[in-house]
Amino acid sequence: MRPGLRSPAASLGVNEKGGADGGQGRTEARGGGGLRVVPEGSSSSRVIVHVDLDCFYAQVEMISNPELKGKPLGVQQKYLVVTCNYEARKLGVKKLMNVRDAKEKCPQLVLVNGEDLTRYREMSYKVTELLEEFSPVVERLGFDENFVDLTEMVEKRLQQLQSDELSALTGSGHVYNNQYINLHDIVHIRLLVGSQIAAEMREAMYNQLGLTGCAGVASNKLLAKLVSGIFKPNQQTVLLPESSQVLIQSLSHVKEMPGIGYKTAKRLEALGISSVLDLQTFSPKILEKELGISVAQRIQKLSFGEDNSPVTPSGPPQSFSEEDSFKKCSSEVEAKNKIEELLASLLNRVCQDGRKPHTIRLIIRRYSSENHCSRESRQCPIPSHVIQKLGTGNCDVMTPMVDILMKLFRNMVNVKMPFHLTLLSVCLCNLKALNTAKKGTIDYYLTPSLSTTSRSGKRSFKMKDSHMED
DNA sequence: TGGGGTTAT
DNA sequence: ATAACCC
Repeated sequence: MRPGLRSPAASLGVNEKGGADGGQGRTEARGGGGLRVVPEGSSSSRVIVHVDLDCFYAQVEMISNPELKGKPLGVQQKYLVVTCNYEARKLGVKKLMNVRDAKEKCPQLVLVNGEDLTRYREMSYKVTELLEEFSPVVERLGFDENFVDLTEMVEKRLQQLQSDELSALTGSGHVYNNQYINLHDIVHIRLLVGSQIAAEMREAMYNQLGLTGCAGVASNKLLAKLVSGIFKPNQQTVLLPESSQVLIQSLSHVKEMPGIGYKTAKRLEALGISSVLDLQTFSPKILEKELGISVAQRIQKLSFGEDNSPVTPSGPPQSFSEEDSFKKCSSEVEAKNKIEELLASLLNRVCQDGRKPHTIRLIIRRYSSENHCSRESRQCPIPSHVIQKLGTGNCDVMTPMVDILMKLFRNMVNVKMPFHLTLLSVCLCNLKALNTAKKGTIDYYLTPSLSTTSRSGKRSFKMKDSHMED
């Protein structure tokens, strides 16, 4: 059963060649309502979809353990319920709710620990890869959201369309603001075809991965993202341009605009700007002086629903990191143990990825009553002889890397003085495809992993543990 | 507030 | 190295 998923997309795909205009151009709306042919590429209007999985971590947990289905479920990290399924939401549990409060609100709440992100990360990339099959231009936003630029795909489908099929064209899912659809308007047509593709994407996600989610289709990322959240869960919505202003004006505060975060919202508040209309009508010059030209111009355009930022293909990750938060870490030995644990997991991940990190970073958070958000970091290059050992089996790569990390640690923390940390994080970044050693060069033949070593599958890096018996 | 990510300065 | 943004 799939509540909320709309009827399958009208079949558009496999028609004979030709299309309405013989493939030489596109039909475009004219004032009088008729269709005319315009040259390729004359329209700059894009079709973007934002795909947003429903309570992603909870869905992954319910797939792992189907007995959880139907019960109110929360995913716990430390003392927080970071997300929960809709059964739990009906009973008053909210995202990022304290475990105490959640249990009080909902005593039957089932909690699973979600501090290890491995399965979520893996499922997340399966979703992105599935979407990339539709069109390669997919941008990830967190683990549970993706943007896809459908412009080209829509164009291709329109070229396959017979002119008599145009009059019968239907979209899929909801139309925002219940707006009237004008089939003589090429922009409407393109967005409707986008909504059909969005429906196919959600269908594929469900059939192949067992995941449900929402989608929003619009002419840019901002609007696609805003409109995807209108009907939830497991539904989709298309925004036609005439309703853009209704959508953005429906936001009750500028902080709800993606791109305006906590800091900027505070600064806007200080200028007396709280509504979207306030931001639209505020003096651009003064805004530029207060926020800098870059932020000012960008967010003021956002307030009009304008967003020309491209969908940037995410590709493989730029960095791998693991972190752990805790009440208190106040000794070097304690820190070293935690750092070793973080690093061991990271080395397994980076080993499976195949690329090699050239930079390592250590991040800490110090205890403090105020400003609890701030972190400090130190980074350094990974020595080339260590890089080469990465992924090459039995060599102990832990020891040199832990040594580096502890040097970074002592650079940040004066271990001769009392300290109190609440978070440690290790990040491997500056990932490079291989060795950069080119074939035929001296380096190539001097690089053991390139010509001689056979690549075996996964190996795991064990933490050395003196208490462990063989 | 967790355990991640990204880009800009 | 930090600060801002996103989830």
